[in-house]
Amino acid sequence: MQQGIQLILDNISKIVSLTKEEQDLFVSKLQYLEYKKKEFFLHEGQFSNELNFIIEGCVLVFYTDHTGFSHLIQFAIEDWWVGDIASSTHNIPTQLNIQAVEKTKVLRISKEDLEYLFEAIPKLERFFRILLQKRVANLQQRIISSLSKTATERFLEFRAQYGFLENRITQLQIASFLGVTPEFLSMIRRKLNSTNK
Amino acid sequence: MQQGIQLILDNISKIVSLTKEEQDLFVSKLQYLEYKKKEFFLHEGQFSNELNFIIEGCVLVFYTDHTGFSHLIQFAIEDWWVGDIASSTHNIPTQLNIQAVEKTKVLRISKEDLEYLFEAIPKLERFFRILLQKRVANLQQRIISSLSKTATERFLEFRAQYGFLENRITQLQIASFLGVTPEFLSMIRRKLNSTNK
DNA sequence: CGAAAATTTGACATGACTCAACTGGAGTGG
DNA sequence: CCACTCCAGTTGAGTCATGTCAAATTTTCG
Repeated sequence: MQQGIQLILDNISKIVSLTKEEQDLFVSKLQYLEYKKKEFFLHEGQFSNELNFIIEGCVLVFYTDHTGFSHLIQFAIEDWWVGDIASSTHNIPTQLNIQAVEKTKVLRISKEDLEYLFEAIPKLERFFRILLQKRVANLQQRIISSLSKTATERFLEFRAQYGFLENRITQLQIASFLGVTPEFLSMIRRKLNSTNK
Repeated sequence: MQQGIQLILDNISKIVSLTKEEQDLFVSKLQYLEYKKKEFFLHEGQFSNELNFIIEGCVLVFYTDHTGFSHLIQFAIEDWWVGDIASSTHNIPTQLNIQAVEKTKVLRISKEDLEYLFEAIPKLERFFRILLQKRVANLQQRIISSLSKTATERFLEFRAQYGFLENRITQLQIASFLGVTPEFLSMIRRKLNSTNK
């Protein structure tokens, strides 16, 4: 866990700088947790009241539609933040599932503690404001891609941006992220190999 | 303009409450602007350093791809905030265009002033943090729809959520928002009418 | 090693796009 | 107030991208 604390403080200090006291206060609110492979952080229908910082491992955030198909909204690996903002902002049960795909270690902070910390340390609120701005930019980019690009182009974009994930998650999950069937993704890969290899 | 000031203060007070002095300071940084129908707030390639609050009118935010097609990312009407977060967060030229579709009145605040205000009035930073959370929730929902729904379903969802816009913007723009061709949207509408009327 | 899951393949079906032609307002200028 | 143009919207035929289903193959992992 100790190295996790260092990781999270470094993560924050890339954007705002906290004093020693502020860091200690912040750290005092963190809870350390481990999840086994395939274990769930959050199931749809629950209320989400936490924010998680991944120290080690990898998690998927996905939505299951009425026909039972899963759609991958987001993934997160070490040094990333993950939570269901919609559920905790609006106080509604979540539509999302968050699941570990590997053994995963996280630091968790509750919504109440976070609100308390925002009062006590305004710089922390700034940190999350900036994090959210980046997330908005990222989601917007994804919408642009889904509106203007073909599946093959989206796959190449995925590789360029998240290539380091290609052997940590399955083709099925990549397909679900891109919004295509696994069969079709398989065909895309075959074509790319024969053309480009 | 006077009624615009009231509108923006009311908009903020739904989430945080400012003192009279804070309100005055905030208001002192606002710039009032009017745009004619079809006029641009922002052209792709420019740097975006402002945030706009619409007092009256309607604007579209769109992306133009390499083949010259436009894709509608977002629209905004009175009582909404609009700007290019990606460009101003990362200090990069924008990929987006923002254009008035009607005569539009806005209150604008520069990035510098906003940063100054965040220091002076932490509650204001909270306000924008919460606004961003809502935006993230909204964008995420749109991604869920684009991954899991058919064009017809997305059109019905658009109507349910943004029906009040249906006669302020064109079919072409709606098609571009949904990510389909105007021809195909026309067919969807015809089918819905014959089935459901 | 063997079972279950992931990936691939191929035949066929369909949602959505392209292109070209047509229709019907909404300006605009004379 | 008419004639003209222009652009949004519609239609239809043909095509392409992507999905469905079922089966074969490979990989993973207990």
